[in-house]
Amino acid sequence: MAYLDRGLASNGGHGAGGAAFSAREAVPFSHIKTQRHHEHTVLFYEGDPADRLFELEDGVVMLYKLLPDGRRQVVEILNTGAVFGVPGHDVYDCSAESLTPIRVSSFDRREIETSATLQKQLTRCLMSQMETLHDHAVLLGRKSAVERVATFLMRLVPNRGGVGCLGPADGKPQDEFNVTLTMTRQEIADYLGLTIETVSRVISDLKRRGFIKIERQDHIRINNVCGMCQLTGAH
Amino acid sequence: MAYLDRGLASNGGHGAGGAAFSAREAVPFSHIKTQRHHEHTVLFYEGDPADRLFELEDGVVMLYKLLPDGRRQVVEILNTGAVFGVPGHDVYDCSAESLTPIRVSSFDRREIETSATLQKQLTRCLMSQMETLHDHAVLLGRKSAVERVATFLMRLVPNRGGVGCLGPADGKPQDEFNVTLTMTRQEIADYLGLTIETVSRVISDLKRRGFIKIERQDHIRINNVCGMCQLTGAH
DNA sequence: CGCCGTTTTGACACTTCTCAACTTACGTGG
DNA sequence: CCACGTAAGTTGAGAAGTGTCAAAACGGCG
Repeated sequence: MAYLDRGLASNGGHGAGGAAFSAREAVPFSHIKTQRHHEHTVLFYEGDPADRLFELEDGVVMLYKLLPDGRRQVVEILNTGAVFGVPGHDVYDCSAESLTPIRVSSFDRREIETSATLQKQLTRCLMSQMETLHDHAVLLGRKSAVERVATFLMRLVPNRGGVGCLGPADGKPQDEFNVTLTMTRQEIADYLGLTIETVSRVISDLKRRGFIKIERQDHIRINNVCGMCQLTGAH
Repeated sequence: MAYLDRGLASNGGHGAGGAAFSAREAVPFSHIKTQRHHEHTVLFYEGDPADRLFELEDGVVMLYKLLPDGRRQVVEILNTGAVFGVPGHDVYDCSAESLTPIRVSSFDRREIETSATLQKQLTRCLMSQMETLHDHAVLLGRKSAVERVATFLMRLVPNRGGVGCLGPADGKPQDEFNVTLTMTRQEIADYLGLTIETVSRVISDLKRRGFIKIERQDHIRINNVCGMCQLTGAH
């Protein structure tokens, strides 16, 4: 939802079940497959031949890259509606792994050339992902550890933290919110360009200062949404 | 050239003068403008209405984002053939500024919808930019200051440092190379997520260790391309 | 209940940033 | 053509933030 819907004229949410490409014209001999996977399933590895393009119909997927010495950077977190496995050249430039149980459909990459509808949807999706990547470059290049974690948590609050964050002065519609993490501390660290210890320390610190409450490891209540927003560095 | 050509079947370089979209069908009433600008001209600011899409026909452009307190992150460096001003939603998500004298053409954003050729070219360009952004996320999130600067310099060496770097074991085709910088130290720092002082210190250090020679501020000779490649962290 | 993987905490090291001073490069005008 | 002024770049010393390594605490599951 997050990606494909952005920039679209509002069409009342996500339509029938999240498969944004499902309404396209029938393509003879198109090899469209829909698959289900458990969490922590690797869909493809960086360097694999990039013959198929994926659309995430449900669940969360992360894309990551590795340096030869083992350092990892998670480059994107994808939600329902996102397209991935996009072939910049002939091999995938990063690995894809599910963070939750997922449902994905996949196409032969050549279908991009043939289907105008597919093309159009793909373009729209890529444009949104590009913006997300720009934001993330700011996070990685210029934000402190606290700002990174606060930004990460705020992105999980609807209408806050993302591209279209409304800012602090929207009449405090809700001042607390529960977020559910689909990522481990290590995955969060690799996404935010930090170590697991730093992520843990920042979360403990936010807890100590009363901004959040850890209901469970993967279940955090934000007590002060507006206050947290101030910590992101974006306001 | 760098962006649009990647992933294309080799068609012998860049064709007629770099205008990748110039061969598209004629569009009635399309408002295509070609403009020239000096270096350090701002083409648009983050937050401006995103009504036009640009193609860089010649020169270098940087895209950057600012945080409210003035911290800047340069998110992309664009070369001939790149498309920018891509509308993820209704306003530009970053500012665009020329680093050299440039020639750009611009379109009404609605033409994306109408022209299939434009659409196709745009998709290809976005896919390449996406890969570059992924690489840059690794740089910003996981690389040391030396690795960042080495990576930056290596990207200026043809066939090295970029997505398709051949690695160190390709029979030392050239062990030295001259690169010309189009960016100031401050711009490099803001691109690499460092301070100007750190960039300066790293460059001085590389000089001291014999990897490079500073011919002029904006003209660096890499004495040991393979050695420099090792410093990037990618090998 | 006990084990194992994940997370948290602590102490310390190291890289990068900050602030300041100094040097170099470049353009203008005498 | 040289002197000067300003902007850009370099260098230094110390501070701050984050990383590293190690150990303890926690939580889920057999």
